[in-house]
Amino acid sequence: MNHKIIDHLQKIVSLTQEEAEQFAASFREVKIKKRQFIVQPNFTARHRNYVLEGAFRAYVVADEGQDHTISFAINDWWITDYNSYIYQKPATMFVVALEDSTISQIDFEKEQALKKANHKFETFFRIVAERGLAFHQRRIISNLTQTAEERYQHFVQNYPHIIQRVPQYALASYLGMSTEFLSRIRNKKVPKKLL
Amino acid sequence: MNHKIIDHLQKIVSLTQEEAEQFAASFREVKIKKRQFIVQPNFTARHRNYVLEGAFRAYVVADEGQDHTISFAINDWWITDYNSYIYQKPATMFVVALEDSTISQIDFEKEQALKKANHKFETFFRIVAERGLAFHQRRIISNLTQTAEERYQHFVQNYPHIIQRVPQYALASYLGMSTEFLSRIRNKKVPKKLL
DNA sequence: CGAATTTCTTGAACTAGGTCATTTTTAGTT
DNA sequence: AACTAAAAATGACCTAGTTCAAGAAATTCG
Repeated sequence: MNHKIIDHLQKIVSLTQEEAEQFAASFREVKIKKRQFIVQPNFTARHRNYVLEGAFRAYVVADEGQDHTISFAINDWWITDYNSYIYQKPATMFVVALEDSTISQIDFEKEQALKKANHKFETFFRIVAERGLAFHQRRIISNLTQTAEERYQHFVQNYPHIIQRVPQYALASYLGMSTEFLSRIRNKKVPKKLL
Repeated sequence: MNHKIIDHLQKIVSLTQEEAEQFAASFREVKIKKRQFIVQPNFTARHRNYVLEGAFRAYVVADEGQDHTISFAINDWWITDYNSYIYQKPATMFVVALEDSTISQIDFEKEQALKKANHKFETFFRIVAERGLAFHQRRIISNLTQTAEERYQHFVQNYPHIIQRVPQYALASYLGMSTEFLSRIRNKKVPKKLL
């Protein structure tokens, strides 16, 4: 039961059989339908969610109404509104299923209990946070240094499997450009200057 | 000795006298002159640095030569190239002192040893990483949803003390705009349309 | 299957912010 | 105090990416 999340855990820290079971027992498997929300603004995000199967998108809606994708998560990634989850304060993001999905979720209190109970679980969550931090820092660098087209090409190189599964408008807003502009990048393969 | 870093630590986890001393003993106080680098591209960042007094800037230099500020750190903040430090691979960033400064640094191996030795230290670094992650996520949201002027105003509101201490070109590149544009935002207080 | 809804594409006009070049101001250095 | 170097300001022009509008494809679902 819950073997995927245990595989993930074991790749980071090595555990006894009991420990693995204790960890898995704190999670609950939930099926989520396409277009269903698992996090919504003004409600506190009570879970950390591990995607077993499916795809999700986290986004915020700006004052003017356009939405901006903050992150994607497909199989074997974590997703939630971290500012809401770690500080247990109201969320500002939506997290929605892009496909019918299955997730494994732990709630905040149980996670705290796990970390308190066993040094290894603490280590696990520390490493997950550090990697997330490093990932976000790379993204900030990319946003600051690259053009829209470069960011897109970079994404294609690094996450070809995600491209197949997310709508283009969501990808465009993740990359910080308009849907129309991404469409042009993808289609207009003839450089303007060649005419 | 090293009381500032212990104060910081004690705000996050509570420790015995011995534990506090053990933690502090892994750090070394170093004086850094203005314009001196503590991290450079192609060298692996071997330390996590806590700023006791002074100011630093982390930045990357893009292909075309302009530099982009990734983060600032003044008193009581941490700074390093996290992608380099946590994975112990060559850095892509520079970290330079903006003033004559004093830092308290721990090296990678000692940090690993601390985390291994005591659950509380592991908890401390986990919390530091989580907060950093949440901070970066807020910055990504700000970059995606706000205009240059809004980002500047937001920064003024949240970090007025930092503004005083960093050069304007560094702030501009942190906020993702050109020096000239930030200069215009600051000075041209008369809206264009009023003429 | 066929209608309805979403998503994607394309053109044309527009603008936020960038680039370049020059000058002014500020801060270091001897 | 004078000299130098670095940082900030300002004007003129430019462009990457946006916005708006409307049609074409692709999905969804009864």
